[in-house]
Amino acid sequence: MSATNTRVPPGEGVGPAVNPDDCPVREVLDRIGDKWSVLVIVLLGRRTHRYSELHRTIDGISQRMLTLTLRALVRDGLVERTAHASVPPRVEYSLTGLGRTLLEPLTALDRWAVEHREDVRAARERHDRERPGA
Amino acid sequence: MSATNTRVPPGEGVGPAVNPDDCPVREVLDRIGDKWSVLVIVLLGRRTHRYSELHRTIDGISQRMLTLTLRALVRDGLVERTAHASVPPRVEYSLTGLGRTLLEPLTALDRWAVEHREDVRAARERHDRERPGA
DNA sequence: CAGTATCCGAGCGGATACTG
DNA sequence: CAGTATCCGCTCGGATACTG
Repeated sequence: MSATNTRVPPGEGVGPAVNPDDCPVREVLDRIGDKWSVLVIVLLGRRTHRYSELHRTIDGISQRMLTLTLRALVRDGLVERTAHASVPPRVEYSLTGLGRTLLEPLTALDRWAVEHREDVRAARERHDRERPGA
Repeated sequence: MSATNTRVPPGEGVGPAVNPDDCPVREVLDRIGDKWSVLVIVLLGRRTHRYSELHRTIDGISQRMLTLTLRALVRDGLVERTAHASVPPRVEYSLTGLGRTLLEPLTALDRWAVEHREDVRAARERHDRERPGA
């Protein structure tokens, strides 16, 4: 992993300078590292959802944030919006091909999280015990 | 991928409710999804760095943010701080075993980013062309 | 060198009310 | 049903100055 400007064989090099604006990983995180995007992607990875389904299923999301999140994902080509002209309106969201490819690295991260969440919790607790003050 | 409270075989289930506070992936993102953590992890993944090295290498980071980022990573057990008592002081940061395990899923995400950044850029451009207004 | 302390502006996201 | 519009607090992070 490396910034584009300093692509180096892993483990090598002294690395000149790393820029957050030109680093692939950080670029993804800027898009899906927010509070809601991943949740939306995960749900759409299971199946197509209607707007109201997402709103009901994602606990605590506001209409505003759901709309903004979906808009950003659609804009980035990860999610597809399909409006069925009917009364009442019916709008469905699903992952695009591109969006589905993201599921794999996301799953890898999820596995890590599941496997190591307890380690992190323990490390944190130990740390806080040793440094009582804030 | 799924929220802990609704762990479901991928692609299955109607999924009751997904909570951002109880979802492994989001938990990781809450820790390393910020502006600087990944950059630090990546650099420490290459080799041990001194504080000043990180400060020089990571373009644009402030002392404040470098310190806060390192503190959080140490607290979570991903990074180890070693202070050599000498004058002038010499403090080295390196990944812990736990921190190194994170490198793998991060690399997966990096690969995705490199492989698809152009797709995203194109999708975005097309989208903006079709919807001229903000 | 390796931090800490303080101040402050920008924007992320919640709450609420309204609409095609 | 599927959104918009508006207001607003709070946190993230930058700038600057100071210290063991």
